[in-house]
Amino acid sequence: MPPKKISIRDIARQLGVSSTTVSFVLNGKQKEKRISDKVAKSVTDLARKLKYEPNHMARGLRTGKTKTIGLIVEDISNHFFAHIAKVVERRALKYGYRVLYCSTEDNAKKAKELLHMLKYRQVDGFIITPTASLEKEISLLLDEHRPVVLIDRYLPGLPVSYVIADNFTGAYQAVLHLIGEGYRKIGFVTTTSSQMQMKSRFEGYKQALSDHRISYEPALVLKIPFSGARSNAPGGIMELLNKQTPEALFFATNYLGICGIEGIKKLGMKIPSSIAIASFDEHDLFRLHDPGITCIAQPIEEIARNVVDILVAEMQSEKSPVTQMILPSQLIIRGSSERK
Amino acid sequence: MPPKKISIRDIARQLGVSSTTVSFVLNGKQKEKRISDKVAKSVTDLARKLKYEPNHMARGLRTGKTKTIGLIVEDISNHFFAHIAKVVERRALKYGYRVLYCSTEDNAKKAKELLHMLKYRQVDGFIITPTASLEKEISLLLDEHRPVVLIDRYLPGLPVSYVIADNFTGAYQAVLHLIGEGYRKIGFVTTTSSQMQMKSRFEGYKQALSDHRISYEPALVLKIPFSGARSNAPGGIMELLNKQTPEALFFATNYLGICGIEGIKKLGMKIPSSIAIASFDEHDLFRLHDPGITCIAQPIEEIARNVVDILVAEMQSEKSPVTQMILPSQLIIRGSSERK
DNA sequence: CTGAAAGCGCTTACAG
DNA sequence: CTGAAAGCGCTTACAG
Repeated sequence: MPPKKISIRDIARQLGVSSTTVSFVLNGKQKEKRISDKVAKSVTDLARKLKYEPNHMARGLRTGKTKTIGLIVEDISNHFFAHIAKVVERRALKYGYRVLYCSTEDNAKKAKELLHMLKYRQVDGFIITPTASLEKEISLLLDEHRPVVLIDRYLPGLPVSYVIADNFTGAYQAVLHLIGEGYRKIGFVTTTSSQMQMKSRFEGYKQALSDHRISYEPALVLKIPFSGARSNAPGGIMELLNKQTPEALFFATNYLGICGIEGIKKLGMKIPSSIAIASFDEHDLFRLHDPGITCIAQPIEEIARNVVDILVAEMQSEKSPVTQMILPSQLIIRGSSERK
Repeated sequence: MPPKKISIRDIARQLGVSSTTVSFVLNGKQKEKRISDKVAKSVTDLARKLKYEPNHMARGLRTGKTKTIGLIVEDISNHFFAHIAKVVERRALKYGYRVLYCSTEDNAKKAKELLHMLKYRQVDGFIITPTASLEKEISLLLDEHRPVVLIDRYLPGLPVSYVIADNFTGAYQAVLHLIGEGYRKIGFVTTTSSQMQMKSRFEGYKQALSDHRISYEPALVLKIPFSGARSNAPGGIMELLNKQTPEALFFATNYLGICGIEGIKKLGMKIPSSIAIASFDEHDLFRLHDPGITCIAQPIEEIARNVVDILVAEMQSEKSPVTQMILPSQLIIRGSSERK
């Protein structure tokens, strides 16, 4: 007995009016279509009484709209993206949109499949954390005039909206802070990916060094692939520490920072006395670790709110203006970077 | 120029056959409907060439199926639920289902709205982390023969499938371990909610005490509301520590454990020398904190895999057998509970 | 102020 | 072995 679904026709028949009229009233077009108050009231009353629910599929088929946003993140189980997702969901709901989430795991093939899936599902708009080599697919979306906003990183050269944190300045500030504490031999742990957010963080690191006449040492930079990072990174970091004996390390993402702490712990080294550290992103671990971990906190709420607002604006207007927004990150100084 | 969508009729016309035939072939019913190989091949070839994509809405309208699962968690930004979501998504995809996530924030009103929303969206099945007083709505789903599987907690008395961790035994083991280390004045920090998973953990705590002739002290139990926990819990825990001076604390969830560490830190107390602790759930912070935090790890992968398998089975069979599964948790002993 | 009718793109019982 | 036709539940241009 799957629900005795009430349709517009049921209401129309019971009231002796046409389904057109019912549809108009139920869609708030009473004024516009000049339906009499009396008829309108009888329709809304009966609809309420019968607990009428529009059929989403039928409406979608007819209008081509699904009132659904596709959100493609890198990894929903990562603190940063999980928070983004939560705020996006809440914000989208305000505009009457639902969110279909998925994770790329930083895998271009998976990203393409997800994009395809979301198109097939006919989402009205896309929020995408792009992987590498996704330019063609994104261009295609733009050609088709589908609303798209990128998040966390952008694809240089593509005329597409995005909302990101100021990765360059964030990294620059963190490294500047380490230099200010007196460290000079500063290592950088990042991913193998050449995505923009990573590039900018890398540039910020190098710029801070060069602004203080510290020569850039490629041997102090460790690049770790996303896939398998959780298991491989701690070992790689241990090796870096042993071979290069840096005084301080800056980690380009929260999970790299977490892996770094793990590696440092395994070596029995002390933070900050034997190695000072700082990381991109905020995390409970960074906040409550002893000592606290200095970090660059991204404005998660602000990013998520803006990304939804921009997307909704694009979905509502015909011509989509391109909005590119870079939000400031915040340096949070804690014990892990103190000069002892 | 939103995509020049190819429909079944386009293919049929170009080939001079009926859309019926095209539909049969594309749905793999060639044999069953005895379509000639020649026709079938021409259809599949042309469909590929034109990059035919079925219209999801039209199919859904016709069949009443959306190939979508609704997943209602408590809080997608919580480590436990974020991981569950990730595994559920991956597993569901194997069966050709997409997942629509949402968070209740442990708010019954929001949960009801979400349920309503998902029904309206016509998801084919539901995975639900129920809030309090959701019995009526869940019963209704069952009456309508909608596939439902609960997760993390169940609703006593309702004939509905669920997959949960063995909360009682998990808590029992943790407290037993604390007792084994020589602690006797053991506090318990839980939520105000009377949901089953919390009840079971509470029972496990009490049982372990009573099995060792330690009298249960209500003053050692602190109950914190979910909403605002992040800001209120640390203070409450500090008060408990100051007033009752327990030797050890057991936290009923990961976020309570995290708040506990924060409170302990603020008081300048040392773990485990001034207060020993253990917590339900695993977390990066627990793993890498110094000392490590003893915890009860739930079998997240297993829970998520089973919940999808059970739901898919229910969606595929007419009569839904009720499957209730309780999976063992694992005690991970770390420095935070050591007797010094 | 209101209605008859077409059509969105599928699936499927029925007929031959 | 294949097709004509109905219908899922809406929305909307058109007509009056």
